[in-house]
Amino acid sequence: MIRPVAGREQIVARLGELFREHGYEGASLSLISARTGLGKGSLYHFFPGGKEEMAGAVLADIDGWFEREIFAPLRQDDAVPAIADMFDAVDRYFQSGRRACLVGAFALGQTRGRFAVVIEAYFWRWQGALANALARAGHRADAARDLAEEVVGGIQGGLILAHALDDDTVFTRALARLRARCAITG
Amino acid sequence: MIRPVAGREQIVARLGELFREHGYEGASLSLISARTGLGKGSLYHFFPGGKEEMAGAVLADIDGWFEREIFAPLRQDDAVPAIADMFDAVDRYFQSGRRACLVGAFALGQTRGRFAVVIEAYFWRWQGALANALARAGHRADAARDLAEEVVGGIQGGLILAHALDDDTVFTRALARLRARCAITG
DNA sequence: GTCTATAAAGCGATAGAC
DNA sequence: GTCTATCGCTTTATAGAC
Repeated sequence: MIRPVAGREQIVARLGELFREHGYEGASLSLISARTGLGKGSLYHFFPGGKEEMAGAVLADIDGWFEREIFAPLRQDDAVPAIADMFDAVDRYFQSGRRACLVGAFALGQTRGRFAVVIEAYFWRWQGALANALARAGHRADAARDLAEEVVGGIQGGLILAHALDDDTVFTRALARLRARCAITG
Repeated sequence: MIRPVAGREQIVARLGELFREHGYEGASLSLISARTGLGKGSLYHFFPGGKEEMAGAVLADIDGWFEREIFAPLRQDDAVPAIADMFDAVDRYFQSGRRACLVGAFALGQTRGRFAVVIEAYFWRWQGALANALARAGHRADAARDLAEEVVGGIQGGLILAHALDDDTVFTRALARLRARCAITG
Protein backbone atom coordinates (compact mmCIF):
# COMPACT_ATOMS: atom_id res chain seq x y z
CA MET A 1 0.00 0.00 0.00
CA ILE A 2 1.48 3.30 -1.14
CA ARG A 3 0.39 6.50 0.51
CA PRO A 4 -0.51 9.08 -2.13
CA VAL A 5 1.89 11.93 -2.72
CA ALA A 6 1.30 15.41 -1.39
CA GLY A 7 2.49 17.61 -4.23
CA ARG A 8 4.52 17.85 -7.38
CA GLU A 9 7.71 18.12 -5.34
CA GLN A 10 7.16 14.75 -3.74
CA ILE A 11 6.06 13.19 -7.02
CA VAL A 12 9.34 14.23 -8.61
CA ALA A 13 11.27 12.79 -5.68
CA ARG A 14 9.58 9.41 -6.04
CA LEU A 15 10.04 9.47 -9.80
CA GLY A 16 13.74 10.02 -9.19
CA GLU A 17 14.09 6.89 -7.11
CA LEU A 18 12.09 4.93 -9.66
CA PHE A 19 14.24 6.02 -12.60
CA ARG A 20 17.36 5.27 -10.59
CA GLU A 21 16.16 1.74 -9.92
CA HIS A 22 14.77 0.89 -13.33
CA GLY A 23 16.36 3.26 -15.81
CA TYR A 24 14.41 5.28 -18.33
CA GLU A 25 13.16 2.36 -20.44
CA GLY A 26 12.52 0.12 -17.47
CA ALA A 27 10.33 2.61 -15.60
CA SER A 28 6.90 1.89 -17.06
CA LEU A 29 3.87 4.08 -16.50
CA SER A 30 2.10 1.34 -14.60
CA LEU A 31 5.10 1.09 -12.28
CA ILE A 32 5.14 4.86 -11.94
CA SER A 33 1.45 4.83 -11.20
CA ALA A 34 1.86 2.18 -8.55
CA ARG A 35 4.80 3.85 -6.84
CA THR A 36 3.37 7.36 -6.80
CA GLY A 37 -0.14 6.23 -5.92
CA LEU A 38 -1.44 8.35 -8.80
CA GLY A 39 -3.54 7.19 -11.74
CA LYS A 40 -2.35 7.78 -15.26
CA GLY A 41 -4.83 10.62 -15.61
CA SER A 42 -3.23 12.46 -12.70
CA LEU A 43 0.25 11.79 -13.99
CA TYR A 44 -0.58 13.26 -17.38
CA HIS A 45 -2.18 16.20 -15.62
CA PHE A 46 1.14 17.02 -13.95
CA PHE A 47 3.32 15.99 -16.90
CA PRO A 48 1.47 16.46 -20.20
CA GLY A 49 4.65 15.44 -22.03
CA GLY A 50 4.47 11.97 -20.50
CA LYS A 51 7.42 9.94 -19.37
CA GLU A 52 10.01 12.13 -21.05
CA GLU A 53 8.73 15.18 -19.21
CA MET A 54 8.75 13.23 -15.95
CA ALA A 55 12.39 12.25 -16.41
CA GLY A 56 13.19 15.80 -17.46
CA ALA A 57 11.63 17.14 -14.28
CA VAL A 58 13.66 14.70 -12.22
CA LEU A 59 16.88 15.74 -13.93
CA ALA A 60 16.05 19.42 -13.44
CA ASP A 61 15.39 18.73 -9.78
CA ILE A 62 18.71 16.92 -9.35
CA ASP A 63 20.53 19.61 -11.28
CA GLY A 64 19.01 22.30 -9.06
CA TRP A 65 20.01 20.47 -5.91
CA PHE A 66 23.60 20.07 -7.00
CA GLU A 67 23.82 23.68 -8.18
CA ARG A 68 22.53 24.92 -4.84
CA GLU A 69 24.26 22.52 -2.48
CA ILE A 70 27.54 21.81 -4.26
CA PHE A 71 28.41 23.88 -7.33
CA ALA A 72 27.59 27.32 -5.95
CA PRO A 73 29.40 26.76 -2.63
CA LEU A 74 32.45 25.52 -4.55
CA ARG A 75 32.50 28.71 -6.57
CA GLN A 76 31.71 31.16 -3.83
CA ASP A 77 32.71 29.89 -0.42
CA ASP A 78 36.10 29.55 1.16
CA ALA A 79 37.78 26.93 -1.03
CA VAL A 80 39.22 24.39 1.39
CA PRO A 81 36.12 23.92 3.58
CA ALA A 82 33.88 24.08 0.48
CA ILE A 83 35.75 21.12 -1.02
CA ALA A 84 35.45 19.20 2.24
CA ASP A 85 31.73 20.02 2.35
CA MET A 86 31.37 18.73 -1.21
CA PHE A 87 32.68 15.30 -0.24
CA ASP A 88 30.38 15.21 2.77
CA ALA A 89 27.38 16.23 0.67
CA VAL A 90 28.22 13.69 -2.04
CA ASP A 91 28.54 10.92 0.53
CA ARG A 92 25.17 11.84 1.99
CA TYR A 93 23.45 12.31 -1.37
CA PHE A 94 24.55 8.95 -2.77
CA GLN A 95 23.91 7.30 0.59
CA SER A 96 27.47 6.05 0.83
CA GLY A 97 27.21 4.41 -2.57
CA ARG A 98 23.85 2.70 -2.21
CA ARG A 99 22.12 5.25 -4.42
CA ALA A 100 23.01 5.43 -8.11
CA CYS A 101 23.72 8.63 -10.03
CA LEU A 102 20.82 9.13 -12.41
CA VAL A 103 22.70 11.62 -14.57
CA GLY A 104 25.58 9.18 -14.96
CA ALA A 105 23.23 6.31 -15.70
CA PHE A 106 21.44 8.32 -18.38
CA ALA A 107 24.80 9.28 -19.91
CA LEU A 108 25.38 5.79 -21.28
CA GLY A 109 23.63 4.56 -24.38
CA GLN A 110 20.53 5.68 -26.18
CA THR A 111 18.88 7.54 -23.29
CA ARG A 112 21.64 10.15 -23.38
CA GLY A 113 20.28 11.70 -26.56
CA ARG A 114 17.01 12.78 -24.95
CA PHE A 115 18.75 14.67 -22.16
CA ALA A 116 22.17 15.42 -23.62
CA VAL A 117 22.10 19.13 -22.81
CA VAL A 118 21.31 18.62 -19.11
CA ILE A 119 23.75 15.73 -18.73
CA GLU A 120 26.60 17.63 -20.33
CA ALA A 121 25.91 20.80 -18.34
CA TYR A 122 25.73 18.89 -15.05
CA PHE A 123 29.17 17.32 -15.34
CA TRP A 124 30.69 20.35 -16.99
CA ARG A 125 29.62 22.67 -14.18
CA TRP A 126 30.63 20.21 -11.49
CA GLN A 127 34.10 19.87 -12.88
CA GLY A 128 34.41 23.60 -13.54
CA ALA A 129 33.29 24.61 -10.08
CA LEU A 130 35.57 22.07 -8.43
CA ALA A 131 38.55 23.08 -10.58
CA ASN A 132 37.91 26.67 -9.60
CA ALA A 133 37.89 25.81 -5.90
CA LEU A 134 40.98 23.62 -6.18
CA ALA A 135 42.86 26.44 -7.87
CA ARG A 136 41.83 28.84 -5.12
CA ALA A 137 42.96 26.23 -2.62
CA GLY A 138 46.45 26.41 -4.04
CA HIS A 139 46.64 23.93 -6.91
CA ARG A 140 48.14 25.11 -10.17
CA ALA A 141 45.45 25.85 -12.76
CA ASP A 142 46.13 22.89 -15.04
CA ALA A 143 46.59 20.50 -12.12
CA ALA A 144 43.30 21.74 -10.66
CA ARG A 145 41.44 20.98 -13.88
CA ASP A 146 42.97 17.53 -14.10
CA LEU A 147 42.27 16.75 -10.47
CA ALA A 148 38.68 17.96 -10.76
CA GLU A 149 38.18 15.60 -13.70
CA GLU A 150 39.67 12.78 -11.69
CA VAL A 151 37.40 13.47 -8.73
CA VAL A 152 34.16 13.74 -10.71
CA GLY A 153 35.04 10.62 -12.71
CA GLY A 154 36.23 8.81 -9.61
CA ILE A 155 32.91 9.39 -7.89
CA GLN A 156 31.03 7.91 -10.84
CA GLY A 157 33.39 4.95 -10.99
CA GLY A 158 33.08 4.39 -7.28
CA LEU A 159 29.30 4.28 -7.61
CA ILE A 160 29.43 1.75 -10.44
CA LEU A 161 31.88 -0.50 -8.63
CA ALA A 162 29.98 -0.28 -5.34
CA HIS A 163 26.79 -1.33 -7.10
CA ALA A 164 28.49 -4.04 -9.15
CA LEU A 165 30.09 -5.63 -6.09
CA ASP A 166 27.16 -4.72 -3.84
CA ASP A 167 29.66 -3.28 -1.36
CA ASP A 168 29.28 0.23 0.05
CA THR A 169 32.80 0.31 1.39
CA VAL A 170 34.12 0.53 -2.17
CA PHE A 171 32.48 3.94 -2.54
CA THR A 172 33.60 5.07 0.90
CA ARG A 173 37.21 4.19 0.05
CA ALA A 174 36.97 5.96 -3.30
CA LEU A 175 35.75 9.14 -1.64
CA ALA A 176 38.53 8.95 0.96
CA ARG A 177 41.20 8.59 -1.74
CA LEU A 178 39.87 11.50 -3.74
CA ARG A 179 39.48 13.65 -0.68
CA ALA A 180 43.08 13.07 0.29
CA ARG A 181 44.25 13.91 -3.19
CA CYS A 182 42.51 17.27 -3.05
CA ALA A 183 44.66 18.31 -0.11
CA ILE A 184 47.81 20.21 -0.96
CA THR A 185 50.63 17.79 -0.33
CA GLY A 186 53.50 19.34 -2.27
CA MET B 1 20.22 -2.97 -45.44
CA ILE B 2 21.98 -5.24 -42.96
CA ARG B 3 24.00 -8.15 -44.24
CA PRO B 4 22.99 -11.33 -42.42
CA VAL B 5 25.36 -12.70 -39.82
CA ALA B 6 27.61 -15.66 -40.50
CA GLY B 7 27.45 -17.56 -37.23
CA ARG B 8 26.60 -17.46 -33.57
CA GLU B 9 29.89 -15.76 -32.83
CA GLN B 10 29.03 -12.81 -35.00
CA ILE B 11 25.45 -12.69 -33.72
CA VAL B 12 26.73 -12.35 -30.17
CA ALA B 13 29.08 -9.58 -31.24
CA ARG B 14 26.26 -7.58 -32.80
CA LEU B 15 24.03 -8.22 -29.81
CA GLY B 16 26.77 -6.80 -27.63
CA GLU B 17 26.88 -3.52 -29.50
CA LEU B 18 23.09 -3.35 -29.42
CA PHE B 19 22.85 -3.88 -25.67
CA ARG B 20 25.61 -1.32 -25.15
CA GLU B 21 23.67 1.26 -27.13
CA HIS B 22 20.17 0.59 -25.81
CA GLY B 23 20.57 -1.19 -22.50
CA TYR B 24 18.74 -4.38 -21.63
CA GLU B 25 15.23 -2.94 -21.55
CA GLY B 26 15.80 -0.69 -24.55
CA ALA B 27 17.01 -3.46 -26.85
CA SER B 28 13.74 -4.78 -28.26
CA LEU B 29 13.43 -8.00 -30.24
CA SER B 30 12.40 -6.10 -33.35
CA LEU B 31 15.54 -3.97 -33.03
CA ILE B 32 17.60 -7.09 -32.48
CA SER B 33 16.01 -8.70 -35.51
CA ALA B 34 16.72 -5.65 -37.66
CA ARG B 35 20.33 -5.30 -36.55
CA THR B 36 21.24 -8.97 -36.85
CA GLY B 37 19.33 -9.51 -40.08
CA LEU B 38 17.68 -12.55 -38.46
CA GLY B 39 13.96 -13.17 -38.01
CA LYS B 40 12.58 -13.88 -34.58
CA GLY B 41 12.35 -17.55 -35.46
CA SER B 42 16.07 -17.72 -36.10
CA LEU B 43 16.87 -15.77 -32.97
CA TYR B 44 14.85 -18.17 -30.83
CA HIS B 45 16.55 -21.05 -32.58
CA PHE B 46 19.92 -19.78 -31.36
CA PHE B 47 18.67 -18.53 -28.01
CA PRO B 48 15.67 -20.53 -26.79
CA GLY B 49 15.71 -18.53 -23.59
CA GLY B 50 14.94 -15.35 -25.47
CA LYS B 51 16.35 -11.93 -24.67
CA GLU B 52 17.73 -12.91 -21.29
CA GLU B 53 19.74 -15.73 -22.86
CA MET B 54 20.99 -13.35 -25.55
CA ALA B 55 22.25 -10.87 -22.97
CA GLY B 56 23.71 -13.74 -20.96
CA ALA B 57 25.61 -14.95 -24.02
CA VAL B 58 26.97 -11.45 -24.59
CA LEU B 59 28.12 -11.19 -20.98
CA ALA B 60 29.76 -14.62 -21.16
CA ASP B 61 31.51 -13.58 -24.35
CA ILE B 62 32.80 -10.36 -22.77
CA ASP B 63 33.82 -12.21 -19.63
CA GLY B 64 35.74 -14.77 -21.67
CA TRP B 65 37.54 -12.07 -23.62
CA PHE B 66 38.65 -10.25 -20.49
CA GLU B 67 39.70 -13.46 -18.77
CA ARG B 68 41.82 -14.45 -21.75
CA GLU B 69 43.22 -11.08 -22.77
CA ILE B 70 43.53 -9.29 -19.44
CA PHE B 71 42.96 -11.28 -16.25
CA ALA B 72 45.08 -14.33 -17.09
CA PRO B 73 48.05 -12.29 -18.33
CA LEU B 74 47.88 -10.18 -15.17
CA ARG B 75 48.07 -13.31 -13.04
CA GLN B 76 50.65 -15.21 -15.03
CA ASP B 77 52.90 -12.94 -17.05
CA ASP B 78 55.73 -10.70 -15.94
CA ALA B 79 53.94 -8.13 -13.79
CA VAL B 80 55.18 -4.76 -15.04
CA PRO B 81 54.68 -5.39 -18.77
CA ALA B 82 51.40 -7.23 -18.07
CA ILE B 83 50.04 -4.13 -16.35
CA ALA B 84 51.14 -1.96 -19.25
CA ASP B 85 49.49 -4.40 -21.66
CA MET B 86 46.28 -4.20 -19.65
CA PHE B 87 46.04 -0.46 -20.15
CA ASP B 88 46.73 -0.86 -23.86
CA ALA B 89 44.10 -3.59 -24.18
CA VAL B 90 41.55 -1.57 -22.21
CA ASP B 91 42.12 1.47 -24.39
CA ARG B 92 41.64 -0.61 -27.51
CA TYR B 93 38.64 -2.52 -26.18
CA PHE B 94 36.72 0.57 -25.13
CA GLN B 95 37.81 2.37 -28.27
CA SER B 96 39.40 5.18 -26.31
CA GLY B 97 36.17 5.76 -24.41
CA ARG B 98 33.71 5.70 -27.28
CA ARG B 99 32.46 2.24 -26.34
CA ALA B 100 30.55 1.75 -23.10
CA CYS B 101 31.20 -1.04 -20.60
CA LEU B 102 28.20 -3.35 -20.76
CA VAL B 103 29.01 -5.02 -17.46
CA GLY B 104 29.20 -1.65 -15.74
CA ALA B 105 25.99 -0.47 -17.39
CA PHE B 106 24.15 -3.60 -16.27
CA ALA B 107 25.48 -3.13 -12.73
CA LEU B 108 23.20 -0.16 -12.06
CA GLY B 109 19.54 -0.57 -11.30
CA GLN B 110 17.13 -3.39 -11.85
CA THR B 111 19.01 -5.17 -14.65
CA ARG B 112 21.78 -6.09 -12.21
CA GLY B 113 19.60 -8.72 -10.56
CA ARG B 114 19.37 -10.87 -13.68
CA PHE B 115 23.12 -11.08 -14.08
CA ALA B 116 24.43 -10.38 -10.59
CA VAL B 117 26.71 -13.42 -10.47
CA VAL B 118 28.50 -12.60 -13.72
CA ILE B 119 28.76 -8.89 -12.94
CA GLU B 120 30.20 -9.49 -9.51
CA ALA B 121 32.65 -12.10 -10.73
CA TYR B 122 33.87 -9.89 -13.58
CA PHE B 123 34.86 -6.97 -11.38
CA TRP B 124 36.06 -9.16 -8.57
CA ARG B 125 38.46 -11.09 -10.81
CA TRP B 126 39.64 -7.94 -12.54
CA GLN B 127 40.53 -6.28 -9.26
CA GLY B 128 42.03 -9.46 -7.85
CA ALA B 129 44.22 -10.15 -10.86
CA LEU B 130 45.39 -6.56 -10.99
CA ALA B 131 46.10 -6.43 -7.26
CA ASN B 132 48.13 -9.62 -7.66
CA ALA B 133 50.18 -8.12 -10.47
CA LEU B 134 50.68 -4.85 -8.63
CA ALA B 135 51.96 -6.70 -5.59
CA ARG B 136 54.39 -8.67 -7.74
CA ALA B 137 55.47 -5.39 -9.30
CA GLY B 138 56.57 -4.16 -5.91
CA HIS B 139 53.56 -2.55 -4.25
CA ARG B 140 52.77 -3.51 -0.68
CA ALA B 141 49.87 -5.97 -0.51
CA ASP B 142 47.31 -3.58 0.98
CA ALA B 143 48.39 -0.72 -1.28
CA ALA B 144 48.10 -3.05 -4.28
CA ARG B 145 44.53 -3.95 -3.39
CA ASP B 146 43.60 -0.32 -2.91
CA LEU B 147 45.27 0.76 -6.12
CA ALA B 148 43.61 -2.04 -8.09
CA GLU B 149 40.24 -0.87 -6.83
CA GLU B 150 41.09 2.68 -7.82
CA VAL B 151 42.13 1.60 -11.32
CA VAL B 152 39.09 -0.56 -12.03
CA GLY B 153 36.75 2.09 -10.67
CA GLY B 154 38.64 4.85 -12.42
CA ILE B 155 38.20 3.13 -15.77
CA GLN B 156 34.45 2.90 -15.23
CA GLY B 157 34.28 6.52 -14.15
CA GLY B 158 36.33 7.61 -17.13
CA LEU B 159 33.92 5.83 -19.45
CA ILE B 160 30.88 7.49 -17.86
CA LEU B 161 32.42 10.93 -17.95
CA ALA B 162 33.66 10.52 -21.53
CA HIS B 163 30.16 9.53 -22.64
CA ALA B 164 28.47 12.24 -20.61
CA LEU B 165 30.68 14.99 -22.02
CA ASP B 166 30.98 13.29 -25.41
CA ASP B 167 34.72 13.73 -25.20
CA ASP B 168 37.16 10.85 -25.75
CA THR B 169 40.08 12.75 -24.30
CA VAL B 170 38.52 12.45 -20.84
CA PHE B 171 38.97 8.68 -20.97
CA THR B 172 42.46 8.96 -22.42
CA ARG B 173 43.52 11.25 -19.59
CA ALA B 174 41.96 8.94 -16.99
CA LEU B 175 43.91 5.98 -18.34
CA ALA B 176 47.12 8.01 -18.36
CA ARG B 177 46.64 9.04 -14.73
CA LEU B 178 45.94 5.50 -13.60
CA ARG B 179 48.82 4.10 -15.60
CA ALA B 180 51.23 6.52 -13.98
CA ARG B 181 49.93 5.64 -10.56
CA CYS B 182 50.65 1.96 -11.14
CA ALA B 183 54.32 2.70 -11.56
CA ILE B 184 56.43 2.40 -8.43
CA THR B 185 57.29 5.95 -7.47
CA GLY B 186 58.27 5.61 -3.81
C1' DG C 1 -7.37 16.92 -9.85
C1' DT C 2 -8.40 12.18 -9.97
C1' DC C 3 -10.39 8.31 -11.71
C1' DT C 4 -11.78 4.34 -15.20
C1' DA C 5 -12.01 2.85 -19.77
C1' DT C 6 -9.97 2.38 -23.90
C1' DA C 7 -7.28 3.12 -28.06
C1' DA C 8 -3.27 2.04 -30.97
C1' DA C 9 1.09 0.34 -31.07
C1' DG C 10 4.82 -2.46 -29.53
C1' DC C 11 6.42 -6.07 -26.54
C1' DG C 12 8.44 -10.97 -25.84
C1' DA C 13 7.44 -15.34 -27.22
C1' DT C 14 5.42 -19.35 -29.93
C1' DA C 15 3.63 -22.21 -33.88
C1' DG C 16 4.15 -24.19 -37.93
C1' DA C 17 5.18 -24.08 -42.96
C1' DC C 18 9.11 -24.51 -45.82
C1' DG D 1 17.79 -22.77 -40.06
C1' DT D 2 14.79 -19.29 -41.55
C1' DC D 3 10.62 -17.36 -42.41
C1' DT D 4 5.61 -15.37 -41.62
C1' DA D 5 1.73 -15.16 -38.87
C1' DT D 6 -0.08 -14.75 -34.67
C1' DC D 7 -0.93 -15.02 -29.53
C1' DG D 8 -1.50 -12.70 -25.18
C1' DC D 9 0.12 -9.08 -22.79
C1' DT D 10 2.02 -4.53 -21.77
C1' DT D 11 3.20 -0.22 -23.38
C1' DT D 12 2.37 5.00 -23.84
C1' DA D 13 -1.15 7.99 -24.35
C1' DT D 14 -5.97 9.89 -24.65
C1' DA D 15 -10.98 10.62 -23.61
C1' DG D 16 -14.33 11.74 -20.73
C1' DA D 17 -17.01 11.09 -16.41
C1' DC D 18 -16.93 12.80 -11.78
